[in-house]
Amino acid sequence: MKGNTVFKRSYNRALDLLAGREAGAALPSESDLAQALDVSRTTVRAVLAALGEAGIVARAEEDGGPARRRLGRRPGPGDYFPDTQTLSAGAAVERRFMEWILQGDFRAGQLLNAAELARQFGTSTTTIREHLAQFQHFGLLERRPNSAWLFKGLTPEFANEIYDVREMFELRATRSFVELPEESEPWCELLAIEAEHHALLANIDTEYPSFPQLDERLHRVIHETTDNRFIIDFYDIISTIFHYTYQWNKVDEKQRNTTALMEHLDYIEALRSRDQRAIDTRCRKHLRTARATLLRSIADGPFSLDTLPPGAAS
Amino acid sequence: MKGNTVFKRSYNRALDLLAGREAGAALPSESDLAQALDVSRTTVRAVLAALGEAGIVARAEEDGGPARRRLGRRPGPGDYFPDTQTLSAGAAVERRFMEWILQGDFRAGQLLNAAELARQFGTSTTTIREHLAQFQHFGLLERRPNSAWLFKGLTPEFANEIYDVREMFELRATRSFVELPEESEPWCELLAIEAEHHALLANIDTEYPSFPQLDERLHRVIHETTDNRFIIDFYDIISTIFHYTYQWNKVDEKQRNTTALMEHLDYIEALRSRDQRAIDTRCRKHLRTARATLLRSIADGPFSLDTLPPGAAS
DNA sequence: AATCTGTTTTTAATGTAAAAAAAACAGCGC
DNA sequence: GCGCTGTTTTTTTTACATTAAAAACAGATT
Repeated sequence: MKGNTVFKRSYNRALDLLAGREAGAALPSESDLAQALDVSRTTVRAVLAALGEAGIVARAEEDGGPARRRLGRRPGPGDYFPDTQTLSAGAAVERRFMEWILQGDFRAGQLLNAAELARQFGTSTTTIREHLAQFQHFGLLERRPNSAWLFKGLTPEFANEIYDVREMFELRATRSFVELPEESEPWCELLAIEAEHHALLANIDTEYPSFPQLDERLHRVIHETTDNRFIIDFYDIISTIFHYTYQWNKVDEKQRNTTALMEHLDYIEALRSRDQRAIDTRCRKHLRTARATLLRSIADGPFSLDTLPPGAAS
Repeated sequence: MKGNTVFKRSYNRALDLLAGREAGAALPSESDLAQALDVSRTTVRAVLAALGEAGIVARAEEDGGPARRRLGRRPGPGDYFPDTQTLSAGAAVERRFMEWILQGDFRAGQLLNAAELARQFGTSTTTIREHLAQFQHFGLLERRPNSAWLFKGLTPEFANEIYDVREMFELRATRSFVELPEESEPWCELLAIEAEHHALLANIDTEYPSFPQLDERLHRVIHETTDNRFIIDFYDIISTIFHYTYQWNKVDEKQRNTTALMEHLDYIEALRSRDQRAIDTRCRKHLRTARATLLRSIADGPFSLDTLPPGAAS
């Protein structure tokens, strides 16, 4: 009735924590583990019990005192739960739904029904309903009361609408960003991000796949200085959309990432100059490129799981 | 297991439709009624059956032919279901939740739990969960996974954040609005709205309570010209927030509405001049007033259901 | 007193079931 | 063939049940 994904995820993370220790070493207290794994002590106890079953932790029965736990054997790769089982039912629905969209399994204007999706995704209608509501927020679905859901499509209109708002919000965010003092936390983060840009460019041939994570950090640190929940929420939407499109659209990836890195450096330079005019120019230029990339992805879609050979783009 | 609010609402609306007819008149076909009431024929049939029970429609048993329905007696006020029963469980939760917020039953930072709310609101946790998610979208709630909901409060910060975004969006919307030709649908609507402003001002002493509906029409027609789902969605949030605050904050209502009407007329004049500079000035001025009104309401809160006597404001 | 573990109580996540509403199907009269 | 009503099938809405996880409680040891 309720999945135990929290348990499985915690179990795997506990194995990671224990991997570095010698056999026979005493374990941290339940409370400390709970804090380290970011779950309740109840879950920690379930994990420890399972680790006991697996022979990974043993209990030293000291007379009188509380039974301290010790590491029985080093955990191996076979001890882990498969990753597929560590996603909550809800998160799994989100992921699979996004995959279906990107692979073109739904057409724009198509009506989706919850019962059918529940069957296809192997969950209950309750879970489906709860999480389809999220995509309504994304502007990808529209709910028809007492009827089906309308898939509005990952269309060029969608890309343009999301980018029109993004541009307004990001330009506004630069205003609050440049007002912060040099020593403030976001500025330190900006400098760190800039350094990582140089490091990534130096090894672009092998490291280019780590660009998205850097992109996320840069734009997020800027957006978060607004302290405006609506702007930050909206960036969460953008972030999710990108997370998935980045994963599916592999065409020209290295070239695209290199261009974006250079534009980022120009943008960062403008921010450091605190010259509003320059900031607007560089920000707009970068967002224009990013918008074109998304539009291109959509036009080329449906996306493919296979990485196409270089030069295969239309 | 499922409320029959659609049935009750349709029943009441059917009574309205029938009220104007003579006893003995033939009824429209089931399909026509379904279309008129905007529900399925299944519901229409249930309504007709209930109307039959109540003696409001009678079936003329014509030999051979299909049994035509006729109006048995004119419906009276006692035939209606009470309005409280015509809201879907979900809509009822939204309404009650908003009432609780406005009356100060929740404090900012308070943790809410679904089970408790379900008990208080008299519904199931399923319904509560589904609809609390909406308020997350509003920025009023934050969901803690595997834990409670955090009420973030109808605070001055909330008002300022929502108005900062509103200002960006509405100014942007005026850009698309002024690009439309004079004969376009939104412009016709604008002229109609302007005329209604004058009409309302002429009878302000008695008509001022109908201002909110006019306010909604004006701002919505402007926002909708953007054709941007994110901007329009955001206006839906604003609209809901206002719908409830208008209902609860009755202090100085006539004066506030009069001021807003005058500002609207200035704003409309600027739009008609299509002078972007003037539009920005008037729009900003009006939104500044509206923001101050909301801030004042929040500062004075919790709101009261009683209309305070004139001059009782702090 | 603080910290640890064992136990009990609550609450959230999620599947299941039942009723209401929608949609599809079928026959009839014109 | 078209529109109408009667019937059957699907699907949505909503309550409820069950399990995982969190939180509160309680002794025991240092």
